[in-house]
Amino acid sequence: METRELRYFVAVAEEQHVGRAADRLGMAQPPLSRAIAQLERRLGAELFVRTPRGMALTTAGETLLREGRVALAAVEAAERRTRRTVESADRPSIVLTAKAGASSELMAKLLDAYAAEPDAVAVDVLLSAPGHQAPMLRDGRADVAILHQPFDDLSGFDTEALSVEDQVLILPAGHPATARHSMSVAEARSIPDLPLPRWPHLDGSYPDGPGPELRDLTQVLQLVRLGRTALVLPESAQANLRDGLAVVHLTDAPPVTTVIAWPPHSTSTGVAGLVRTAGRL
Amino acid sequence: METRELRYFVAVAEEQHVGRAADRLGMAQPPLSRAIAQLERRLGAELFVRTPRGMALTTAGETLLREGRVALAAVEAAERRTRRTVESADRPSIVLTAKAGASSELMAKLLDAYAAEPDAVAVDVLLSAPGHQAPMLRDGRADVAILHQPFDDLSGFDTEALSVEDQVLILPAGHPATARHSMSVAEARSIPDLPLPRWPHLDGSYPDGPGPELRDLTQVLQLVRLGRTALVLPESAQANLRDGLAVVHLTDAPPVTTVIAWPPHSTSTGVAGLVRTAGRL
DNA sequence: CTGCCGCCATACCTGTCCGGTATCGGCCTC
DNA sequence: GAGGCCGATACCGGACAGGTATGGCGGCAG
Repeated sequence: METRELRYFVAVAEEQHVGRAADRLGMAQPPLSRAIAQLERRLGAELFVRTPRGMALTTAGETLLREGRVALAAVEAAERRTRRTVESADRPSIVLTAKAGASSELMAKLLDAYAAEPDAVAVDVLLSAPGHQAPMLRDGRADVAILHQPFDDLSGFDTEALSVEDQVLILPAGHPATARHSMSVAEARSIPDLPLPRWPHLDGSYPDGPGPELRDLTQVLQLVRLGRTALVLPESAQANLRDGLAVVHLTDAPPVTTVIAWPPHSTSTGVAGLVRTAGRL
Repeated sequence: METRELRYFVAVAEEQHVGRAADRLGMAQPPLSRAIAQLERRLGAELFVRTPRGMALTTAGETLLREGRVALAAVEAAERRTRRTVESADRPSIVLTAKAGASSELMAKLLDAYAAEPDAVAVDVLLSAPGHQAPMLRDGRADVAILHQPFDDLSGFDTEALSVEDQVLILPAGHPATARHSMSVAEARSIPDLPLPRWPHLDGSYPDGPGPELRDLTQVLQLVRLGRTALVLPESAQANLRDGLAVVHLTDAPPVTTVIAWPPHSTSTGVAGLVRTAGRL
């Protein structure tokens, strides 16, 4: 199986529509149809059922989508890491990716401590939306990542835990619910006039629901102050809060573990040094 | 990058010789030369230095070999698992791989216990040479594996430990060293008339050294009885020993952890059931 | 020092197959 | 029942993979 075929398949599987997938791939529809049919013949597997509305994945197709995505990421990682080996041959550097906005305190401490190491190399920090860090590590855009259990998928990485913290509910100051010292997540969800915001999926789309679409944390905090929404955050985020907000402890929210993660078999001394430094914090 | 290019590159990197690699790939030498040159151009990286003896990997080449192997295994896994999804659609089954010869007691217990489960599926057992289990899990030839720390590379798998045991030295009965109750690995290595056997690499070749080449465990045990070699084994292997052998405890050999491992994101209920059963043993 | 050998690169040709346009056939909708 | 949407088929041209023949270059033996 060639990566080209795999890319075609993933596009069709994601769009559930040959025409749109062809569009996305920058090619015409017929060759894509043919490529999919040929892939099915070669694999001896029906990957899609053709419906009047488009293409729906079969069980075999779901398997190929799941496994194919990690395979494609691995190929991309091989390519990118090879390129970077050349680019950074003279000036070694590593790419660290982390969630934009959060854990800035931890990051600052880590970067400072690492920069003081004798064999430190340059660290390029790549901040991005929540949930994008693990994919970046998987496809080679990053060399190390700060990830968060249980939100990120850590499978396939070597990791080292850095901290564990509980989550709290952020409310508008003066809201009746602030009278409570603690509550359950179910209770927090069902406060009638404060729907929790919706986080974007990896593709940028949002789930259905009443809450506001969360794009920028400070803007959402402003919405909280205005009494339009509430927010569940790790405790450490409290440090950055300004006036107009109240905090209620959550009894049954899962604790958040912050970890540093890197691809196995990494030979980078920079990555090793950064991990060692992180472990000493 | 296409998987074809990657396969070509890996062949050349392993053979360090374009002609032999072309041979292995069943093609002529010139197109392979050209494909490698083209790959280097597209990656913007010198992958090999051309020597009068053949091709030697550069640093970038080593990166691509390491990462490319796991990428190729992932692509193969995607293909194989998709095929198996179809084949075993009517009669679900899973492939369990384990080291031939060892842990037979554990395996028997596990398979018996699992077969007694209400939702058990058929288990095809795939016995193979030591060290081959992890690759089989990586490229989709197996769905679950019994692996051994620290010998197998567990990276990228989900695992659950089943047992931990120390290693012991197996000697010919009556050998002077049997007077000792325990010794270090270094001492065991330096018993003058008993060189330890050599284990094969993954490709079937053997490291240099004085000891006999280990192919079949029972044959090597015969060699031990004849006073020609000694052997380091996990304790549990003692159960299968016959007469003519003596056991000395090793003080500093690393303990061997037997684990059950499976690929992350596995959706197989059979794998889940087997893992659950193993955890209860 | 020279000729030969081993190894990779280049030149050139051929066939395959990828991708494009045009069009068909089925199904749902209005 | 007509039109629209969607995937499949037919057919064509060009790019490129792979084959054979040969060149270039360094090492080594005589």
